[in-house]
This record gives sequence, C-alpha cells and structure tokens, in this order.
Amino acid sequence: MKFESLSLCEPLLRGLQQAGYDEATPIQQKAIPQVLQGRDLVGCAQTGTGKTAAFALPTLQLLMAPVAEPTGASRRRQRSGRRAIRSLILSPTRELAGQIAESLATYGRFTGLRHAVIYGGVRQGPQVRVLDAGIDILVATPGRLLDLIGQGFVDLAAVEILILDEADQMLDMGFIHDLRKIVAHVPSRRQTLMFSATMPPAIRKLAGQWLSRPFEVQVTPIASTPERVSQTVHFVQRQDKAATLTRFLNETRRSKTLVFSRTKRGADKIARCLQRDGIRAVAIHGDKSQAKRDAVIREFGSKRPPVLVATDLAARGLDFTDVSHVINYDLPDTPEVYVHRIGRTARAGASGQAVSFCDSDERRQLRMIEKLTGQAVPVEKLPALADNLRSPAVTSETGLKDTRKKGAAEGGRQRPAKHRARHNSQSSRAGSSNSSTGSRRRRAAKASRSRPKERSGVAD
DNA sequence: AAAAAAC
Repeated sequence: MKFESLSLCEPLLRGLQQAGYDEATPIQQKAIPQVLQGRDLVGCAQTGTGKTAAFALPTLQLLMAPVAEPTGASRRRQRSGRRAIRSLILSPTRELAGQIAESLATYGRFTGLRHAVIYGGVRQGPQVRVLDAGIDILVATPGRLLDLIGQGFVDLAAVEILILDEADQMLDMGFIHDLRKIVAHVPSRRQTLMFSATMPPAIRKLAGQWLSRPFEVQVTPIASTPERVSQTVHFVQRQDKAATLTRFLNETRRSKTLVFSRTKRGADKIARCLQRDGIRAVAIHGDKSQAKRDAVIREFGSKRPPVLVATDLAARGLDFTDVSHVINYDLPDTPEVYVHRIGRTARAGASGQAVSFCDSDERRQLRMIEKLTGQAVPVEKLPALADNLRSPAVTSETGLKDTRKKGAAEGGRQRPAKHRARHNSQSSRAGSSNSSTGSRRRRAAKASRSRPKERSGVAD
C-alpha cells in the first residue's frame, strides 16, 4: 500500500516523496488511520519496520489540520502570539530522541510545523532559545525535560498528543518515576500513543492507566524477531570471549558490526582488546561525554566504520544502515533487550546476522530469550576455536551461506600465545572455572574512579 | 546488579 492511499495531506506526501519513501509498512498502514481518527493506540511491530513514521506522520497531520472551533491550545497560541507545544514525544535515550527529531524534520519539511529536541549532556541555553521561539512538537528525554519544566522553560499545558517511544522501557522501573512526574504536567484530555517492538504483559497492564479505549496494533506476535536476522549462539567460556570475538571479526566477511556489552566498563574493555588486536573499534555508553557519543555515532555511519562496542544505550531504536552483524558479547538479562539489540541489523528489508556468546552463567538468559521469541537459537561452533578433529561448522537453518573464510585462522592476525583461545570441543559444555581476577580488577577500577555519586533521592 | 536519564 502506498502512502497516497492513507489520506495523508499533500505536504506530508511531498516530504515522503523527497525522502524517497513510497510504500507504507504494515504498522504504518494500520496505525496511521487510527491515530488520524484521534484514538489512543498501542503499536507493536518488529524492529526496523517504521514505527517512528507510524506516529510521526499522523501527528504532523493532526497538528496541521485547521481547527474550525478554536481549541484551548489554538486560543492560547493566538493570545500569546506564539506556538504552544501540542505534541510531546518521549524517548529513553538522547540518540534516539535526536533520530526521532530528524524524522520529524524529514517528514514535516513542508508542513510549516516546528519541533525541538531536548536532552541532557549538552548546554541548555540553545534548547531554551528554541523553546522560546515557539514549537509545535517537542522530543525529549525525561531528565532534561523535567529540569526545564522545573525552571519554567517548558509548558506542557497545551499538549494534545503524548507519545511514548520504546514504551515498555519508558514504563519500566528506570523511567516510571520521571514519566509520572512528566505526565502530571500534560492535560489528561489528550491522545496517547505507545510504540515498541516488545510489550511484556505486566507493562502493558501498567500502560492501561494512561490509555483510554486504545486501539491495539499488533503486526506480528509480540517480540518476534525479523525473519531476515539469522541467529546463532556460541557456547564459550567467559575467559575465551575476547579471543573468540577477535577471531570471529577477523574471519568473517562483514560490513558494520555492533558488539553489545552488559556493562559500561565491559564495553571499554572489549574495545581496548579489539584495538590491541589490530581491529578498529570504538565504545559508546552513558559515561562518555555527549560530544564523544555524537562523534562515535558519526564514525559508525562513515564509510570506514569501526566496530562499535555498546551498552544497551544502543539497543533500542537507533537506525544504523547496513549493519551486517550484531554480536552479543554478553547476553542481556531481560530477553526483550535481545530482541531490540538484534533488531539493529536486518532493518527495512535487509538481512543480517546475530551472534551470541553464551558462557556457563548465561544459560538461563538464553532460555528466557528462546521462550520469549518462541524459537530455539541454533548452536554454532566456531571452527577457529575448536580442535581440528571437530566436524565442520553447522550452517544456519535459514540456509544462509557460511561467510567465514576457510583457513583464515592460520593466515590471519594472531594474538600472543597467552591470549590464544584454549578451546577444544569440550568447551561447549558448562565450564566450572570461575575467574576471580576479573572481578578483582573490576573492583580496583571502580575504586580508582572518582565520579560523583548518582543523583540523590532516587536510591532504590 | 546494570543501564538509561539532569545539573
């Protein structure tokens, strides 16, 4: 179905056309008419299927529509002589907020509507100036928004449409307190939209209090993964993960590669290991300055992108083009995160590979992932790490070709012997060795860091 | 227990 048949107005169609978009995805086909009718909505669809446009397009259109009878909002706008914020879009990360704002700029180019994006880590002055100039749509992360509300720079009293992107995360424990405070500033008579690829039942139930008679769009079973991601799991001992990663990267034909770490310290460490092994790599996580984060994201989008090692900061929503491999160096503790992580590849119809390292302490996480996605993750052994008596590598069930270069282990870069993998065919069984050096080093590193404590009053 | 998110 084409965008033309969704009764979108001419300026939006022009914006879409100029951006090269023509066909509406299933989530867009189903959500847009409902949003245009003013209904609350919960939209669940697989990663990379255009959820942002599914809320951005109808929101822009609703805000453009001339109002016959002046509403409170438009009266307020007339009286003050400037625009009021009529739609608020909340995002769990700064980078995703920025990306949503970019989409609004693209689709809304010919609408005459204005938007702004606000988040922490950058000077607030420029943000305040844009707010003062008057905007129709505000994209924000919770912390900075509350900060600016508190300082009296943001008035949400005219908000007509509230949108939670990555809604299940916004409603989860880390964000729910801030979210409640924010929603208290938004009129209760409003339209509320929630979008995510995952929506755990408990969270969905919680969401009910902010929704009235919501229309539910479920394009595919909740938490289903894109068919075009071929998934495999490698059983590996924890102490062999770094060597395994280096070898995998050296022996795999790949384009952009994203490696996920469970911790910030781990992300730094993995990036350092890769650099030491001669692989260009950069890390991104919440302890880096925003300037650094921006630079890293830019680099990853460049012609010669380094391997990006990230925390779950980059798990959701970010639309990197041409990611061929997502590697779960650590398995996430919540299975939903797995679905989002591997969704950074195989976007907009492309294909991709997701490779997960699973050590003996991560079997439970793997089981949870398989339960959530309703499919077993095929086990694959890395030939380079197994002894030479082992049978050849299993080809994934999707029939995708094994792209590893044969014999690359011998020809490729080798790390010093002490780092070399000690793997044999037994290594896929649960290992019992538990390295205490790792945790000791971690504690030492923690002690030497002298960062200010978490903000007060939110200790759990 | 960790990550994200304000100064």
